[in-house]
Amino acid sequence: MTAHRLPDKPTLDGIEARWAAVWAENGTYAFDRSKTRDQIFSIDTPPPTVSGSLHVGHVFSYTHTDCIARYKRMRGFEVFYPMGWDDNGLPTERRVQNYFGVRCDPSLPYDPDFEPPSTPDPKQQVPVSRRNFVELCERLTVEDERVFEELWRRMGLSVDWSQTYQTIDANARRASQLAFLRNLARGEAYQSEAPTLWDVTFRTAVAQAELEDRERPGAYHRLGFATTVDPSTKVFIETTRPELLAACVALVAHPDDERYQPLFGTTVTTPVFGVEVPVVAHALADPEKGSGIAMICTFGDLTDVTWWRELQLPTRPIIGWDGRIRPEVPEWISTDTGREAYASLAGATTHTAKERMVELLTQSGDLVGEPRAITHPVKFFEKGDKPLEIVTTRQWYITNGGREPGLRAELVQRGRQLSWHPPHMQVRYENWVEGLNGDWLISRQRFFGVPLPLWYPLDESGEPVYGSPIIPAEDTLPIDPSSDVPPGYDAAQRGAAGGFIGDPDVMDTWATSSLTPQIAGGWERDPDLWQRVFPMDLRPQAHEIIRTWLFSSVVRAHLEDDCLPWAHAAISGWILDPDRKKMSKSKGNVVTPLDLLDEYSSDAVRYWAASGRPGTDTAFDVGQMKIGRRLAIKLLNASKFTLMQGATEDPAAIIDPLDRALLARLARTVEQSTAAFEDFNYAQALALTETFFWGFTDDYVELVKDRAYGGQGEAAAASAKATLAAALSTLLRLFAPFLPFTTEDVWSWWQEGSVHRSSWPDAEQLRALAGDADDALLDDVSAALSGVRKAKSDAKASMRADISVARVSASASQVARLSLAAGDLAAAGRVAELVLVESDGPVVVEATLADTASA
RNA sequence: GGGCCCAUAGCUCAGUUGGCUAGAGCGCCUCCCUUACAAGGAGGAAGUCGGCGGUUCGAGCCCGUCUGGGCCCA
Repeated sequence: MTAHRLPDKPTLDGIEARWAAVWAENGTYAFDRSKTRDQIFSIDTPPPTVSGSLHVGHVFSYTHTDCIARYKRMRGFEVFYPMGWDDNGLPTERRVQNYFGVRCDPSLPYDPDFEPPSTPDPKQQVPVSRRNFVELCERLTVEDERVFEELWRRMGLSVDWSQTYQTIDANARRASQLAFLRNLARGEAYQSEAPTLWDVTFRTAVAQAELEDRERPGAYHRLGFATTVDPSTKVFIETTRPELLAACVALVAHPDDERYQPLFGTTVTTPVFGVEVPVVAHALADPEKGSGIAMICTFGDLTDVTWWRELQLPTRPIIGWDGRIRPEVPEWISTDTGREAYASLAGATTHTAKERMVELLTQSGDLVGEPRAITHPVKFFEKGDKPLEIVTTRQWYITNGGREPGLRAELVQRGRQLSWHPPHMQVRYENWVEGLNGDWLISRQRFFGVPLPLWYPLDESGEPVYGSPIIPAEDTLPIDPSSDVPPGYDAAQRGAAGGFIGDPDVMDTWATSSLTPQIAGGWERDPDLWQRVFPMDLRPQAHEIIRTWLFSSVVRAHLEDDCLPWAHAAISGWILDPDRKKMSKSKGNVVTPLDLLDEYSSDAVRYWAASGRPGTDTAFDVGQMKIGRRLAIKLLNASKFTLMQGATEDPAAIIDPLDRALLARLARTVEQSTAAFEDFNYAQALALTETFFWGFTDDYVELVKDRAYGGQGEAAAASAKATLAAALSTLLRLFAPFLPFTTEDVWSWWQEGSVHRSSWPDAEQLRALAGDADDALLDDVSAALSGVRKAKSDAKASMRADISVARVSASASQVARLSLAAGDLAAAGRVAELVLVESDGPVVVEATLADTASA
């Protein structure tokens, strides 16, 4: 009966290291690729940024995914659960630069023997080729990945660690380039010379998804434009950007605005520069804003771009890629004073140019009154700290529905086909897709990243022929056009007239991240794996990147495979600090997870994480971790006690009504917990199991203690022992997704194999054991036992104190049920004489304590 | 300005398709050193369910509106 391997003193200490090692050795979470698509549950894991540091937010959301992975595994699915490392992009680029004291210069050739300086000087960065830079990146991220992996293992993520990938490695570069070439071949990727949002600090184009508005102070400047018909009559506009006056191509007012209708079709002259521009009408001009008439410049903001495009206005750019006023005086300014004025602005930053322009306008008398200070939203690159400019450049785009209603409708439809958890997150997707106002700009003027896999022929004068890019063969990918030579050319022709030149740009990091299902799933690399895991089942991620990661992934799968990349999207919330602010490094309120794991144990921290409902922001709360720790310790002790009582699996022995009532209740718990998990609501599944568990230890185990020891005969004891075994086995499996270490530890005391490869509890089986038992009996007995305890507590007596007589009054049906468990109740309460009386009310207990003389 | 989410005990949160007296844990108070567990156990106090109005036999839940937070997008 005690064949169990029970520890003397169960403990959580060292439990993580012990089981992490066993799982690794036994390949407990290894993916068995012999399974077919319908037997597999595949997860598109969010790759964490390796150069970033880990915080509890990671622990939080990755735990959610792991709980689901573990549940699905126990449901018999083979879980494909790879882990990626995001080492592509600006954070890694900066880290590599600072760490090694180098910078990427794609024009340099690869140096196979390169070694970074032994004492890096951030001010004297050594230029290296892109390939060398990527190698250094890989060298550095190996260390980051090791730290991450260690933490994930420690936390018990049931990831198959042989299935890892990076977003800058050769496989990811190849997939990104291949997908791009496929887009290109189908006409979904195209290049365009167009006004582009431009960050002057990073000197790169920025996509719509990377924008953010920030409130900035500004000022309306009221300027007078002389009408051509009558130069003594002036039209007054109000602008926040007087420095762009030289780039003015028209004035615009609303077509219905009676104040300006007479001017439509006429021209006016710009102050200071004396350039003649037309007055035009467009519905986007807001009669309420400023004076109701505005100047259109190329380009001050996105509305200027719309006007310029729809009204077919000329392009008169004056801002260069460095964010400064272009040095050469433009040809459209013909007056001497105008040219002189421009020359005084040339080379100035927009800030300085604005000051000088105001002086010029003041001198000429065209500035009316004092500038009127306002606060208005200004567009920024989310990682930048200077306002974006709009410059005209040649860029690559991928269609995403932003310019094509048909495709947009299809993508909205994809969003509706996706199963969202929680459902309201779908709205965010739909709002984003419907608000797109352009295609996806994927080229970036950075050095580190996945290069666009293209070269351009150079004509006889050495100018690139962008219209006929040279495309590499698919089997040569990945390539770096800055060092690889296109087919039919030799290296000496690089940059020479009649030769070729590589596209200098890299792709947006989302152009790679949008392909994580493809990268991890073996798209065009391992067709056998691919057909077993794609489309994937689950994409877990946070809500703020629905517009980026989720949307761009949907775009790629839709264009490439005409399907959704996954069936379900589980959106996790954020971690808030106790003041309900989002945790972030800049706020200095970040908590390091390792200390928490040390202090409370992994299962305890997982418990806290799993208590946060899907999609709900959750306060960081060590209190919840303490509860988790208490739960885990309780599970160890209760399990030990249960097994000490001789828990034995013997379904046929279960005959006692209380035992059957317990199993009936447990069957219901299993049913509800399963339903919750099927709805990705791990938090509810945990709460249900936890509630059952506390009732089990506090009441049921106490009630059957005497019976299990044989106080009521052999058969009654056997029934209790069999029930304890069935309940414990079920409970361990219900808890396994949340408390993988504790449950595995207990499982090993009396079962073979891993609890994590055991089957999820079956409610029907339990119900069969319960027969027709009414689980209301549990509530009645608990209420009665509570009453007995209260009597002792009120008398300030020990719970071991004897009761001479307890009179329990309850309704007829309750009395009928209570009589079925009277023996257990009397024993657990140490009641000498138990009297059941019928009444109308709820269960009421009057108990008389025995003489305490003997105590 | 548009959209979405949230507001329940001092704190953190549950609360199914509306249905008896609104729940849990923490904290608090009282008691119990009991042979699974003192990093424990038993018992107890504690809420005008943000305000107002409506639908209904009945509203924490549905509708409207207001207030206060948060997020996404213009």
